[in-house]
Amino acid sequence: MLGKREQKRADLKAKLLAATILRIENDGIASLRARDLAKDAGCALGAIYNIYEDLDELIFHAKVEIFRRMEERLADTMSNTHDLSPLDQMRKLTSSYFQFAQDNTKLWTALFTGDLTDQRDVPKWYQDALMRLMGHIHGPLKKIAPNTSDKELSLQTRTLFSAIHGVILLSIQDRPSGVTHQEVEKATDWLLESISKHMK
Amino acid sequence: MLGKREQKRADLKAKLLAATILRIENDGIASLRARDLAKDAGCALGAIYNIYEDLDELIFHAKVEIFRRMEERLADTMSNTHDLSPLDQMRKLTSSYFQFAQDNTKLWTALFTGDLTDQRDVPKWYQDALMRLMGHIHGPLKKIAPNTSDKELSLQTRTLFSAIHGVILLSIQDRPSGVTHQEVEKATDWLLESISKHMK
DNA sequence: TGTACATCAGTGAACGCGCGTTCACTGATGTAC
DNA sequence: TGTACATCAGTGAACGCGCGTTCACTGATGTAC
Repeated sequence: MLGKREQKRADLKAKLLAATILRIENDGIASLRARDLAKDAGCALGAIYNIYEDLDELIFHAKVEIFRRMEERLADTMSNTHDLSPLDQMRKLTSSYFQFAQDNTKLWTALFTGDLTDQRDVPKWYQDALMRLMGHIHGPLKKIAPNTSDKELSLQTRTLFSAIHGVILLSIQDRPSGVTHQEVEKATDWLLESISKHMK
Repeated sequence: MLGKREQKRADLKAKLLAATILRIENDGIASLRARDLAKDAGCALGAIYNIYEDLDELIFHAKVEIFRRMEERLADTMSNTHDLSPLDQMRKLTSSYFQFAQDNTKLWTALFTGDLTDQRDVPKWYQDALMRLMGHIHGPLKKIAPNTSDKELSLQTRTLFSAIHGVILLSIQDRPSGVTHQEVEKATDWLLESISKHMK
């Protein structure tokens, strides 16, 4: 069992992280303020700096947690889909990705804000999580065209992800050059069908 | 002819705009500082506010100019391409779009930074420019599938733009989930071919 | 268990800096005659 | 053309605010005996 010190420290750490994510979802990552977080977490301003090196480190941990939540949701969606066609699997993944973005607009946006190079340690977990995400696309593509080389397939996987991400991004940002929220499913379906037909 | 006052005013206005664009390309739009711009343009800090309402207005005009340059380049690329196949036309547009993004990374990035709603007047020129840009895609698609309804075609145009934009965006941002600069052409070709084949 | 001391998290006022914007003043340009 | 006055752009020090971070102090928790 943890001592009271470590317990309280862990509690506050969790409270700060939760407060950060809540603030990001409500106001966007650009509006984060140390004073707000301290107030939300019920601690003094200085307490933040006992637990985290600086605000950037806290924000970094928040991004990790957001990414983890998204990945969890996608993995959940894709479990027990072995009986679906490759096309339907990709449809499901796309739909889940869009749902997450729509349900958590500002969290999702925060994931893609700022350089990756501004992060601390080019973390292993990120590479792993990304691999799992890409695997959800790679698998179905491989089933559609089993003879494609690994290199080719890797390129196609990233291309398809980028394309669908682009459709969802411009839609979420309400750009006139993008598609409306209502159109996203039709748009991504059209892309997925085109590509799967082309690969056969 | 302009009086000396108006002449100098116009000169300074142009100098400030040029300085802004130069700074954006070198340091990124987030690093713009009023003091730097005044120094670059050879005027006092306060002079900026004689000409522009505030920094946001100056930045807004810079964005307009950047968009104008991009559109000019795309229109230039697409002039005299009537003899090309629709697929080749779209290839050319994509290539030119990517080139612009690659040659002017931070200018291009600046175009997609910040809300559109933070802008002043939802400007008509923007709608017009966007229409022309979309027209470069809409035209070829219409040739490939002349019987598609306008509504459908509009959706496909925006979808295709979003997809290609996504590929280029993640590439420019060096995301591991995107494709490398070397792969962009292959990636977008693959998308364009899939889609044009699918539409026939 | 109790006591004395040590450690370390919590506190929040204060620091320091950056930066957009203002404003009283100066001097160049424009106008009237 | 020249003179007197009016106008307005140019100047840059100063203002004001926001905000991340620090630090001397307090008090709770841990440890030794």
